[in-house]
Amino acid sequence: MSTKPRGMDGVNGWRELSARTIFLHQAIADHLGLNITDHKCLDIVLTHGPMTAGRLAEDSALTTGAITGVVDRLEKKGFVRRVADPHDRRKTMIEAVPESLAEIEQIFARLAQKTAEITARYSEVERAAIDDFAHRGATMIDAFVRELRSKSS
Amino acid sequence: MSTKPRGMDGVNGWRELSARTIFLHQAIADHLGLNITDHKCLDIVLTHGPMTAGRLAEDSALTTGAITGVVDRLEKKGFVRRVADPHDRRKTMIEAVPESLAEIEQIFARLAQKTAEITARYSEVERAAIDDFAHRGATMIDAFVRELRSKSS
DNA sequence: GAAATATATCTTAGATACTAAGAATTATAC
DNA sequence: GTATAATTCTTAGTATCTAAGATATATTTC
Repeated sequence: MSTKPRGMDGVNGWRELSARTIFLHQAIADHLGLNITDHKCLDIVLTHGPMTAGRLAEDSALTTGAITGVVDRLEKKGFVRRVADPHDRRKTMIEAVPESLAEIEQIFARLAQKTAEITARYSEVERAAIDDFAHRGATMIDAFVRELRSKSS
Repeated sequence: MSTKPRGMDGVNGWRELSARTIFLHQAIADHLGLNITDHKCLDIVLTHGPMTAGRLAEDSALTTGAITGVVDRLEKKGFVRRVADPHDRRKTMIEAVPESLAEIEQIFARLAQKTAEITARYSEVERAAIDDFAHRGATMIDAFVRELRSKSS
């Protein structure tokens, strides 16, 4: 007997949603003309705000050498820029270029709108539960990822 | 002024959760000794059940040439096997090797358990809303991804 | 049923992006 | 001021992707 399709076991819809999320990020990256790594790094910079190249390397789990390439490409396309840190000239701060973000913002705005259309179906209490679940889920995954990494061979 | 951190705009927790999901998949892949592409493809095979190499190429948005490499590596590591389709000998069915999946199943079981711990906090009605949101969200993302791809340059 | 066309996967060549190690620059400690 | 540390970049080697075409099998047409 071959493996049964999963997806409906355990906690039902979440696994399905999480699989689609992967494809969504891929599709957004394609649409912006970025590879998946560069898009992930841009997303980290957008979420975190200006940060050093080294911090970006840590957060993305890439080497600093790889980050040099990532930032080169993102800078060439105008999404981020390098800014020298005046207090420590070894450091390079990476920051998003606001003028370049219109297309990304538009994508996320449309996503937010479509999500809002879905949540409009629910009561106040239900919406709060969904939001709470997302927060707790994010925290749980954070811990889980750290656990996985610590046990890594 | 630089770009504000996002994450709390629109529909609050979901964007946060979705960002962590990306890291989770990366961490699981690392833990299994797979690259992210191979892990994604394995996940597709597990979710979908046995499928042809060509179908896997479509679903993963890779070329058939890339899939040859993916399946070679997954097969070498014992996660999947190629089985000739008796009805059409051009086709190669890719199927998971059940005996190899203990570690993956364990990871997902632990994730499911931790998710269950979270959902235990909620009422029946709230749980239903969370589940419903996940399903509708998955469907919405599906449509969104197709829309993005169709508008691609 | 033979030839032409279509389909499915694999192979190859070239491009891209990663890691690991170390170089170059700047900061900190003694 | 010299030694050590920290930060980013560079380089060499490797892995994996795409695009194009080769190979094998199936289907259609005559």
